[in-house]
Amino acid sequence: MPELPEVESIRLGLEKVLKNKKILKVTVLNPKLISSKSPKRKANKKKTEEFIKNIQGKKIVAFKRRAKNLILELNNTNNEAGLILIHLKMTGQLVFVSHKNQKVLGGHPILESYSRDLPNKHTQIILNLENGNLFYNDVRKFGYMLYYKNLAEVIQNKHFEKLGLEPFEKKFTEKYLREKIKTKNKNLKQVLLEQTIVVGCGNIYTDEICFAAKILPQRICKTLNKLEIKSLFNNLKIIFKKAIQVGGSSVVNHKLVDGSLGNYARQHKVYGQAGQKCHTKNCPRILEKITISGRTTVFCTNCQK
DNA sequence: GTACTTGTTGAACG
DNA sequence: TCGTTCAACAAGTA
Repeated sequence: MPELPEVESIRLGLEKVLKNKKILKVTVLNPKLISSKSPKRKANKKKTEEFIKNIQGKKIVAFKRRAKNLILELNNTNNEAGLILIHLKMTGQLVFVSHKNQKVLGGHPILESYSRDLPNKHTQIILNLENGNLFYNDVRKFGYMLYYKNLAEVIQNKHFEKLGLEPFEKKFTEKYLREKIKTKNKNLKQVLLEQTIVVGCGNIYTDEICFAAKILPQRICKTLNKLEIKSLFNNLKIIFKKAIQVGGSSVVNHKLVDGSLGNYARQHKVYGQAGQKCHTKNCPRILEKITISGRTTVFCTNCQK
């Protein structure tokens, strides 16, 4: 499940091979993914034609990220700009295969579809570039690849507009987090998942960050004291930073793959470990599981308060 | 066969 | 008009 570190790793891995490359041809195998963000979206022939017309022939001039969204900035010789907004949701995967048959991939770690010939049954969209082909694969087809004229058009989307700060931007400070959090009458997990204060936390990293910060995810935000918020702030940054470093190896050159991919190597301390003994040294407690905001939540009642 | 999983959207509420 | 809650989307895995 790509959360911020995975998405950033994809960006880092693909930026080099995609930048300043022209999109020669676009193949939309699943028109739903380019039609809209809505879960109930329908395939639309006209939209597909427009999508192709709008990006074919343009050059990728920048590859950026905002929260868990990837943004390919485009331009052409007539100076007509545009951008492609990509969200991988739970199971999206981007794979670039160069003309020399070198692979760079990132996103959902499915070994099978990674190693299988491309395109395969999970391939939804293909961009043929000057130096190779970019495949968008998505098992559950929740993701999207949308064309926009400019960033202002993207921001018109209410949810996008309400996105909080990036964890690594300068404006994201301990004081900012404290000011925002101390008024919230909701539990910490819910608030982190909302993306409205700080972006990037999904179900997995939220539990990991709460564990590292020694705070129970069900705690009501306004009951957190200064020291706890400091711990939350520090650990959020530490965990994302570490994960990006490790996640960097999830974007691999195919020639280096020895069967064990880096993105599996993520060291989860609580996620998916309910019922097991807490990983903290000398802690005898068994990790507990509850549901918060409809999502599985795992924690240690001894290590987290 | 059935339950469970995921991030975001938008409908439905108060 | 606003905030909040929750089903929906799809398909693989246990």
